[in-house]
Amino acid sequence: MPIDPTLLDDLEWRGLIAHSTDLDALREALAGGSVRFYVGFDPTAPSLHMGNLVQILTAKRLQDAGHTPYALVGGATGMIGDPKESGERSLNSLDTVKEWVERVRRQIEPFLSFEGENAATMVNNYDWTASLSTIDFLRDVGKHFPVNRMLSREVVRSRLEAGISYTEFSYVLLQSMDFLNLFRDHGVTLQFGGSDQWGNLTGGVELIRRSDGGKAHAFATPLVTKADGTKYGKTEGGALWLDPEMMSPYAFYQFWLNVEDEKVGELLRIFTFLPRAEIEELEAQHAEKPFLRAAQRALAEHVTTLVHGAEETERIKAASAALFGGGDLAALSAATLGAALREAGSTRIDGDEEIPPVVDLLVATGLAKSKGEARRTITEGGAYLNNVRVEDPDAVPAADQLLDGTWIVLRRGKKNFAGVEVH
RNA sequence: GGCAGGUUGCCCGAGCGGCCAAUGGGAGCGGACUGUAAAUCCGUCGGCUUUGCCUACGAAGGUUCGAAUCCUUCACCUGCCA
Repeated sequence: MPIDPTLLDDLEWRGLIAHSTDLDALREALAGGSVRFYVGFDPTAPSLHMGNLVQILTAKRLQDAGHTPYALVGGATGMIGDPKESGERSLNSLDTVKEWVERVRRQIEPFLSFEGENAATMVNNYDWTASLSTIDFLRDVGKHFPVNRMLSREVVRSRLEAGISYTEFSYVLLQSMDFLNLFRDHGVTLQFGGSDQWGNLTGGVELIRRSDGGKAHAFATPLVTKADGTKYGKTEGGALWLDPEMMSPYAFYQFWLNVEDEKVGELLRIFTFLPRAEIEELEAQHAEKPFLRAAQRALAEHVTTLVHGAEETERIKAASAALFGGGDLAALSAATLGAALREAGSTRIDGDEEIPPVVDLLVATGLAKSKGEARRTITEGGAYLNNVRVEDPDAVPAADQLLDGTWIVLRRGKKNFAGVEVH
């Protein structure tokens, strides 16, 4: 596989390098042949999310340019948990971590190629950490970590007041040891990760230098935030999961479609493989006619295709067009309507019974968390049945309101749709 | 181990015997305006069989006609001293 010499320039243009060790040295190394690199994923949840996707796609970019990936799942580091500013993590059980390791592994695999000269390798740091003795750990690894330096790290400093356990404080040693092991056993000389990992990345580079006198590189990708600096998905309804069980592909697509104008260019560069010229063209179009949201549409389509596949994306686009088309829902064919609602999320109810009140349907479809909330939504004028506002909190759908004799389209607010299928 | 302070709804944070499902801010949700955007404004924001009832202010007891508010014990957190 030939090496793509433009890789680093492309990464820089995409804004994917927020921090790095000596960039010129890295450029030289990348030009010199297939560089073995690694990126780690800790199993802190049953699914990876948008932040991890940046790493996965960056790994793919490197592999596509001829370099050799080692994707690491943190069976060991996931048992410990890296320190975060908000406070101490609660430890997960070994069984939980093992299960999540498997799930994370399966999520990463489709993005990388495990064939050819620069085939990817999956590794688990549990393999070389579990059997390590405390004495060896303290002598061989701990000796290279000055506590005064560790204390000066931003995350650690921020925790000194509220408190930080020795467990989390030690995390950086484990991750650094991973890099050293991969360096020794596999010739891995590059690690990258999120910018919040910068301390852990440089920890590994230093350990390799101090312990083996070796030369290794690291860079950090930027933290993707909203225009106001807050994290995506942090506040509204949880993280943006890649697992379709945890976040429906439809909701995933809708998220990207609704991205703020200010961010769409940045996100296109980070999350799509569209070439530079195409992205710049989209940005120009968007600047001129933002209301068409061509850039958001491209973004949503590309990212959803990457994560959930082209077929699913087509179904979602059709569903979105049907639901947001603004046309008469009754004019849609039964097949189109049913398909759209199944994408958006639908609930079946038994048609032998009477149709339940709208309030109950809002709860049953998940549009409202409780009957109180459902009732409130109606009072506030935010509930719609077949795109007609529901005025009465006690409203009950009539039999003749079933579209094609089967479907009820419920909407909460401007863009939350759900179907009810009456059987 | 000693002393002091703290633990309130998703988060921060008031309340310090009845008028408290609990001020205020943030987040969320709905409406208006738009472009399924941002900003702004308005409303809303524990649950239910909803003019009332139930559950809630770290946990368990107690005082009282009545407690988030007072007392006791326990748990946890923070600071100072050992």
